[in-house]
Amino acid sequence: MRQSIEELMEHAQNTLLAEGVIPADAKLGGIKVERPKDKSHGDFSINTAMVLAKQARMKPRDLAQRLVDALPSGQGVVSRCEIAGPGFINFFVTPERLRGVVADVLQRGGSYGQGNVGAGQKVLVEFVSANPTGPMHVGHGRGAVTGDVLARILECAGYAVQREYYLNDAGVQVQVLGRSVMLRYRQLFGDAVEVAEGCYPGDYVVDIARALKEKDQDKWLEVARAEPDEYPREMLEFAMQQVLTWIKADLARLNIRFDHWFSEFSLHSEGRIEHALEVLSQKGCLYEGVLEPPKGKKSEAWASRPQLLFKATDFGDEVDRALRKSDGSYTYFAADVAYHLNKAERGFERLVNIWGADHGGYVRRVQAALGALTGKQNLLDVVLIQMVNLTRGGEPVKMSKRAGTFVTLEEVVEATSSDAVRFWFLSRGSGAQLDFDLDLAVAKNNDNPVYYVQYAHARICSIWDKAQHEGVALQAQGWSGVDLSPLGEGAEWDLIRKLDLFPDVVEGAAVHQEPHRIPYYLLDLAAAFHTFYNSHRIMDVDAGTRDARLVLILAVKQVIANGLELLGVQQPRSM
RNA sequence: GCGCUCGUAGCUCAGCUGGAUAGAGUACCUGGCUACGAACCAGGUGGUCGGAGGUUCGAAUCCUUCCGAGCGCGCCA
Repeated sequence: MRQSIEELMEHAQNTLLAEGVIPADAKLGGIKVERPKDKSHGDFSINTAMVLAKQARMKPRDLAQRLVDALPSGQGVVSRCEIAGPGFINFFVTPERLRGVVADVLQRGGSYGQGNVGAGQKVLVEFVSANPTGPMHVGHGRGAVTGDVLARILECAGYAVQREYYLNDAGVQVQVLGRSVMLRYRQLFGDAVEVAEGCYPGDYVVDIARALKEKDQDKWLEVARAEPDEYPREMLEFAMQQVLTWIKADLARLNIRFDHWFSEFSLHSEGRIEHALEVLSQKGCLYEGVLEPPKGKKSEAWASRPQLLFKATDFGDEVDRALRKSDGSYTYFAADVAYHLNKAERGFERLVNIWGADHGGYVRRVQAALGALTGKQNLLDVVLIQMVNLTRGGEPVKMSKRAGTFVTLEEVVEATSSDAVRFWFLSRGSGAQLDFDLDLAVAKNNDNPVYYVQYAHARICSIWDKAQHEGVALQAQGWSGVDLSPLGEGAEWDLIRKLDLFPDVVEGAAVHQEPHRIPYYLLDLAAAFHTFYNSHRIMDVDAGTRDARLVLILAVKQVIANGLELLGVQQPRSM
């Protein structure tokens, strides 16, 4: 429908271009078809006349008139158009075409909403990437759900998506985990040792130690008592695998899957970092140098050190970035450079990372590195997820890893449901902080809007069941034989227009990487349905109207189901 | 001090990337089931879109500058 309007306008525009009314070199940027909020402004409107008025040296409304005169006939889509306000051209779509939306939906079924802006482009979505050193907490959950849904949306919009988890299985936090496990391990053998400063205190560490003892008996006791700086890889891998088992269970509980798990350690062990630095070196982006101390920050401890640096400033970053520590080992950034180079080398044409907002200062340097390595700008988009503020009964819950008082994702999901948690995490834009109240979430009440949407779905199922029960001959598969012309009241048009909106919403959510648009749309659609339901009888009317309305709500059900599927939320037949 | 994300109804937030009279939920008030599911609906109260300038046909949206919040800021990951 939208496309038809665009084609009509393009035709009119070209006519005026040919006539010289619009100068040949006119800038056409900013022209767009949109759906007016106010119904009296038609189904679509376009701002061409306002954008081009100055360039054509005409009043906007006069130019609009010329455009309207040059419009080809509506071809069954447009019934009339009018000029309004400062120079909008408003289009009114024919009732026949509007009713056709219902058939479009039912014809395409589960694929209604799928589009092709992605054009098969290969996209890698990297998300969660929580350290394998402890259980997932609520904040990780938000990133997990956002990434998963964004991946689903991108798939729906025609991208070829892969989901990847970056496993931070190298670095000091892994040694800390090892040291923590070793302490607990010694306790199991009767050594009188306390949990040391800087170690992970959680009970899960004891579980790992027990499992280790079960498997290997006292094999590691000597190492544990020696307290080395670097623990044996075999033991570390075992500990991380235990944690990963829990992480994978958490993800499974939320119905989240990954295509690929990428190991940071492999970047070190397989020489990928050297490879990346080699590439940077060839491009002349490396040098040994000394960084300036940051201004304004307390810098008494500042000591200038020569380091291996990347010329990030040549690629839009503020300062150059260190790749090696003074002891010669690589920084985390160096590994990340290698990782992202590897992503590009695997043939991904677009990269999307879901990161916590505390990594916001890190975005530019990775983008700079990718720019230097590949010569491409804007290869990487980062969606920053703001913090989750946990409350219980309105009071903030302090989370401290040190005190061991964090609330795990498992606790929250078990106490509520995957559906409730998923929908809630998407009920805000990712740039806004999110309040999550444990008492409210556990209450399973209507404070979580997911029930509002699911209720609409269940209600429609219930109406259809009742219709079948009462002997209505119409079957769901028989929708195409139903005459839809009885549809024509305000609430029915509202519903149909919202159904038509769905593919645009999906596309917008994909292009702007804003998954929260889907739940907001579904709430809107569900509201339109509830309104319709309360103001119109479906069953106790003449058979023609009844069947037409049954088909209409069947289409509504389909779109709600498609939307909920995108969110990974169930579509209950009853509640 | 610098950077990033923000500031919209009492509270929590949308606002389709510059469009027409700024919208929901919640809270408060009123009304609607002998009824296809009331987990719902209808109506009402509630706004100098943080402040001030600027850009233009037109600004919550873009620019500048203040105010305020959160996060981050050389060998942590």
